[in-house]
Amino acid sequence: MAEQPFSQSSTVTDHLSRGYERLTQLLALLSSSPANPSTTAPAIVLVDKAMFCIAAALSELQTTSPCSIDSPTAAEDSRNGTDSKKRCKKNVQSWTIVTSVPHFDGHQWRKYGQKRIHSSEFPRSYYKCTHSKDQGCKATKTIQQKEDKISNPPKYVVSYSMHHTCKAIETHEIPIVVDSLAITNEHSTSSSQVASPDLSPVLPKPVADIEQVCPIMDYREPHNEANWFEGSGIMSPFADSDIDWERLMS
DNA sequence: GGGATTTGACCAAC
DNA sequence: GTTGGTCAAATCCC
Repeated sequence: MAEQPFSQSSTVTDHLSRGYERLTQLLALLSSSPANPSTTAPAIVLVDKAMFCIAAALSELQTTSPCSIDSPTAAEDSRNGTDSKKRCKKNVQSWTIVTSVPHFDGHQWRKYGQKRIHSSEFPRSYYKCTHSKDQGCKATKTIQQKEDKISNPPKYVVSYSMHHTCKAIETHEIPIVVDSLAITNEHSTSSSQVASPDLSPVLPKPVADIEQVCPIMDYREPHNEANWFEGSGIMSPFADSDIDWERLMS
């Protein structure tokens, strides 16, 4: 894909979106790296902060033209008594990215709905932060596969609303790797209750939060070693996907 | 049994 | 009236 100059806001958004996606992938690499945690953890924090900044920028750009980007989830404003089912989110932080790894963004999500969208071949899945109940985190996201059949791996439009306010639960349990297989692996139906072909949830277990800005998942020491790169020294949650890592790195 | 997902119904925005 | 977002009961899986 040829890089283009920033000629218009949509292009800026596109670049930011791709930057965000690549940061998620970098986060995956950092998180899965067996390198010294004392250096990896601060790097993860920095990446997460960078993602936060890009998300804020995307939010700023995209809120200038509300509903222009396939308006996603409704904000959860029920606490203050306002409408909780606004189709077009006004005054709500939201941003949209296009990615091939829609599930891996370092947070835990719980699926709460799925709908077929008019004039769209693929259903849209709705996710809330896992901590929406226990910590009142208002972050939500929707995932919908793009109708771009030539894309390999398939691309997904991921729309986020609200930043996370939750903190990862402190635990000493060994975290697990994100199962990104479902994203690109032929719409596997082997996992539990996969009705939607491609949007099966991916829920890493929480680990100790590294910083307060945003909780960060730690994916070191996966429970499924078969998914990890062998010989490269890098454990990747995308190992079974069709992601062209060399191209991504270019 | 508990937690996560599915799915139809309900409701608000358009 | 149509469409999209959320809820909640039913269901499934570990």
